[in-house]
Amino acid sequence: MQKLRTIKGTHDILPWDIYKWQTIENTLREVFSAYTCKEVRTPIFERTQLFARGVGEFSDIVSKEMYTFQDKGKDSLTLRPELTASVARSYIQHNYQQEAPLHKLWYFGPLFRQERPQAGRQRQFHQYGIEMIGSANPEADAEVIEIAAGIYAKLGLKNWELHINSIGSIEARKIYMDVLKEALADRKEELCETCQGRYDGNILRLFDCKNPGCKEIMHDHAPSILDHLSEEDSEHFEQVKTLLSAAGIDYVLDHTLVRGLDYYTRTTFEIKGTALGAQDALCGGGRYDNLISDLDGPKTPAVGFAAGVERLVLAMEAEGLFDEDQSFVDLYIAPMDINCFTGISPFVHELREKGYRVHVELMRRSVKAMMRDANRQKATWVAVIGEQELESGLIKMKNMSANEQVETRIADIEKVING
RNA sequence: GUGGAUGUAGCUCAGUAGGUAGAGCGCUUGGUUGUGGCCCAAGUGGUCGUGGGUUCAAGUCCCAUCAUUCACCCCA
Repeated sequence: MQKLRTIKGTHDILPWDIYKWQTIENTLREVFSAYTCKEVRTPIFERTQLFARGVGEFSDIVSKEMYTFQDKGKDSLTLRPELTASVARSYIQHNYQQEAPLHKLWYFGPLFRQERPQAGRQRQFHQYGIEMIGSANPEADAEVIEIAAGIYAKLGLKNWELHINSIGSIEARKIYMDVLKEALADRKEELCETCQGRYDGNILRLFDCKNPGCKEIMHDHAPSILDHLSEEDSEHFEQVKTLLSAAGIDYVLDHTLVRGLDYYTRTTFEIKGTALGAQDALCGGGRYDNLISDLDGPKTPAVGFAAGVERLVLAMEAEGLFDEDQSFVDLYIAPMDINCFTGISPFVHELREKGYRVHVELMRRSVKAMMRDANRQKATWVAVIGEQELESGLIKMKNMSANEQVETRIADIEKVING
C-alpha cells in the first residue's frame, strides 16, 4: 500500500511558507493595478484543440507534455499547460474588442506540464503574467517589459538580467531560417545529435543548445537574425529599445534569444535569474500578433509575458528577501480556565472585526506554556485572564518585545494595543 | 523519455569491521504557589522507502522496485 502523498512534481505550499506566496501576490496586485491592468481568471481545463492550435501542435508542450483526458461526453480536454491561449480564447469568445480597443489583462494561476521535475520545474506550477491585447505599437512592448521588470524591482530582487531580441515577422523569420540553414550546411556534421535533428526540424532551436561544440559553431558561423529583419521590424525594435532606455531599464541585446512557442513575432524577451540553477528563466514573453487571428478571432496584435512563481520564490529565498521574523498575532489571549471565555468573547469579536489578529489559546495550558507559545508565535501583546481579572475587571496586558505589563479594563484593550 | 545522486525520528544528519538504532534542532511538560525569550531536566517521537536474497545475525552486503533530487530534453 503506497503511502498517500502528493503526485510526482506537485507540492503542498505549507502553512508556514504561504506568506511568501502572499507577499508576491500582494506585490503583483499593486504593480498591475498601478498600470491599470485587470485580472482575468480562466478555467483550469480547456478543449485540447485550443492548445494544439494556439501553442502549436508540434511543440513539445503540446505533443508530449500535456495532461489530456476524455470527459464523459468524449470531448478531449486538457489541463492548461500555459495561459496565453486561454486568455486569447476568452478575448475572442467574449468579444473584448467591442468593449475597448486595448485590454491589459493579467493573471495568476496553476499550470500543468508532464515533464521530469527538477530544480525550478514542477508538473503543477504557477505563473503570473500579462497579455496586452490590441496595440501593435512598440510602446506596448516597452510597457509590458517595464511591468515585468518593475515587479522584480518592487520585490527587491537583485540577481536578474533582462535579455531582449526581435525575431521579426513570420515572413522575415522564414527567410532568416533559410539563411541560417545555408550558413551552417557545412558544419551540420559537427553538431551534436539533437542539434542535427533540430537542423531539419526547428533550426532556431540550435541557439539553445548547451553543448560547448554547438555553442562555438553557432557563435562563429550563425548570422544574426537582427540583420535579416524587415525595415518595419527593425524600426519597431529600435523604438522598443529607445523606450526601455528612457524608462531606465537595463537590457542585454541577445540575438540568440528565440522563444520556443510558435506564436511569437517581433519582440521577444526573457528575464534570467542569475542565482538559479539550470531552470533560470524567471520570466519570458514577447509579441504575438497572429495568435488571436490564428484562433479565428479578429486580427489583433498583442504582447505579453509569463513568469514562474516557484522560481521567483527560490530566487527570493536565495536573496533572503522574505521576512522570517514577522508576527502573525497582534494579541494572544491566555485564558486560565473556561470561565474566562464568556467575559472576553464580545471584545475579542469586536477586535477581530476591526482587523486585529487575535489568538485565543484553546489548549488549556499553564500560563508558562502559553507565554512560551505566545513568544514563539511572535505575538505583539499577550492578555492574561484568570480569576483575579474576572473579579477586578482588570486584565494584564503584556508587551512581549518591551517586556512590560500593564493592567487595563477589558474595554480598553484596543487603546493599549495602539499605545 | 535519457543519465547521475540519494532514500535512517517533524527537520538536518551520524551510524564505525554486518550483531535487531543515535545526535542536534523541533515539539510537550517541568525547574514551587498565575508569565515568554537564555539555561537545565525529563518526555514525545523511527516496523532504518518497499519487496526479495545472502547470513546464525543486515540500517549496514546483493538484486529488484518505488520515491525524491540534480542534469539533459523542453520551458516560466
